[in-house]
Amino acid sequence: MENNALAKIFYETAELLALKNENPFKIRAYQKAANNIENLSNNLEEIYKKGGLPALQEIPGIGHDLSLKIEEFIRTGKVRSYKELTHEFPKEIINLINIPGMGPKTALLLNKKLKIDTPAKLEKAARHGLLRNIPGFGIKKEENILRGISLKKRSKGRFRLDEATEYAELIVEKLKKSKGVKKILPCGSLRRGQETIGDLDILITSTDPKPIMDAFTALPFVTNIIVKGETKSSVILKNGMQADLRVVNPKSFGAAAHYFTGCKAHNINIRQLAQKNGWKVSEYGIFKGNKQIGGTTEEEMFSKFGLQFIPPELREMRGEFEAAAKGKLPKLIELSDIKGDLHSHTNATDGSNTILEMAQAAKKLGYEYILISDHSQSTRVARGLSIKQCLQNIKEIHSAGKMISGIKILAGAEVDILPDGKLDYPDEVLKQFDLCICSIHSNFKMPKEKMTARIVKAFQNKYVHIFAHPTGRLIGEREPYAVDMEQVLKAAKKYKIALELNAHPKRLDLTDIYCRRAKELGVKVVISTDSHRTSQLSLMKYGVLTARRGWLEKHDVLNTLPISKLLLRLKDK
DNA sequence: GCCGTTTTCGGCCCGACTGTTTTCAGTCG
Repeated sequence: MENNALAKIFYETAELLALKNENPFKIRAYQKAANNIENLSNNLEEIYKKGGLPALQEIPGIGHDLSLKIEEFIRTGKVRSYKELTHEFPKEIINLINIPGMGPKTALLLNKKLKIDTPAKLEKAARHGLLRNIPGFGIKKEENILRGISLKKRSKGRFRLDEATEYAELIVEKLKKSKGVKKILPCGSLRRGQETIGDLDILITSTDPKPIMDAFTALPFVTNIIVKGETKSSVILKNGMQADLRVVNPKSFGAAAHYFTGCKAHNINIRQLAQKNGWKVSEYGIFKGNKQIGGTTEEEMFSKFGLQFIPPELREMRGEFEAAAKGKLPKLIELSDIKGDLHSHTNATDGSNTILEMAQAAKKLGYEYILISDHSQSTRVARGLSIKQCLQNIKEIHSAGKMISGIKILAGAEVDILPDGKLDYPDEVLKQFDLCICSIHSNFKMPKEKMTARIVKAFQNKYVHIFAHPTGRLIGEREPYAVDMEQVLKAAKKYKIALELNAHPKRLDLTDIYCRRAKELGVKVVISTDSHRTSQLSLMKYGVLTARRGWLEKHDVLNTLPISKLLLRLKDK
């Protein structure tokens, strides 16, 4: 049973309860529970098997009632109360709520008055001017709804971290020159390093917001202005992404940065802590009565509550408050800790650069080593190397090594795990590599048990050291293959295989949640870029962000080690 | 529906913006 399947049921329950005009706090309880379930690093079914209902109730936001629903879902695959709710409403009505500008109240009203229950019917009614006659509606609201529908149609949903980062940098570059801008900081899920970004949140401090708002909404790559107020504006960029700008007074910088970074549940928690102290927290600061007692710096947003500073990547309500209160937050890995890249391709297969060029680029980044790991023979699309070519390639890696100083070029390969779990080269070849990566490039559609067994079998080969992009997903393009990651992680521990966190922003595989589980189980991680050209070596930063989200520290990641220790660790079988 | 070193009942984050409201509801983050 997947945690996310149940999280989705709880999220939808919340939406349906909102349509019923239920107690808003009950609705929030469902949302909170769904959010916490999504963020769990282990499987609900395993938790239940081990500890039953009491174990489920130890999960924050899960009490008596919800634990019973989880139990029901584990046993039957269904939640009856949810099923019953869905029968009370037309099937597509949730799609109405998800149109920007529409909410449960509006959806329900339109359903009652005009029998609208699908986005298509809503669009038709709005085009025919039928909405403006309803009490509380007018021409503008009608136009807004039409705009929301077209926005929804054009929106590609979420954006990759690298694309969002590039736009954020562009906006910062353009706006930092505007008159009166003191500080400018991209916040939101981008700052938390989430793998995909819904919209950009940019924070600026200034005492004169108006001209900054004007400059923002007039940026050349802005296609629509959604709202434009005194201190807050929202626009659509030409790639379809929404960007929000907030301008606050410099004395509120810390509180605003904290607030706009989120996540939402994390913010609510800080505000509740404030209440307990008789204070109030908003994006403008920490207040005792009308007096601001903190929030000029972001550090104060934690120190005032007796907490360690919580880095943005940890602000996901995954136990960061408990750890910060005890002074037990991890000292997160940093980009500067990385001493080498352990996954790279050259023009021997599907890369663009030579061995030497890749090594020179890695040296420029200050690395001590780089592993050249071209594809093995079965990966024909990538022009994988035959045994003969592979042996030749090892020689060429060694001779390239003699032509450069200050960096060690390691000879390796990214060897396919064949459908039966055997490796794509015989042991006599494998043993000649300094380090060997294995990974899946074919037969993605195997049943879960077979795929898991395939991977675990490969781990038993003593010449294999690293398992690359462990779930095979491509963000927004390809789902992960069916695989029991808990078993894979445990096998990695048993056979001393390091799991790769592939830093390419379209992979980020391991995910943050699996990184954390790996750490809990004592499985070592390597962060590599899988570069196919020299410029991609700089994608390492996205891998490090994901590792930080997974609470990883320097000692959890093997390519923070100097070369001698690295080889000792990986070859210790 | 959850939660508790003030509480097992009575709370539950806080503010901006918009439209149509004559004092505020709905939506969003």
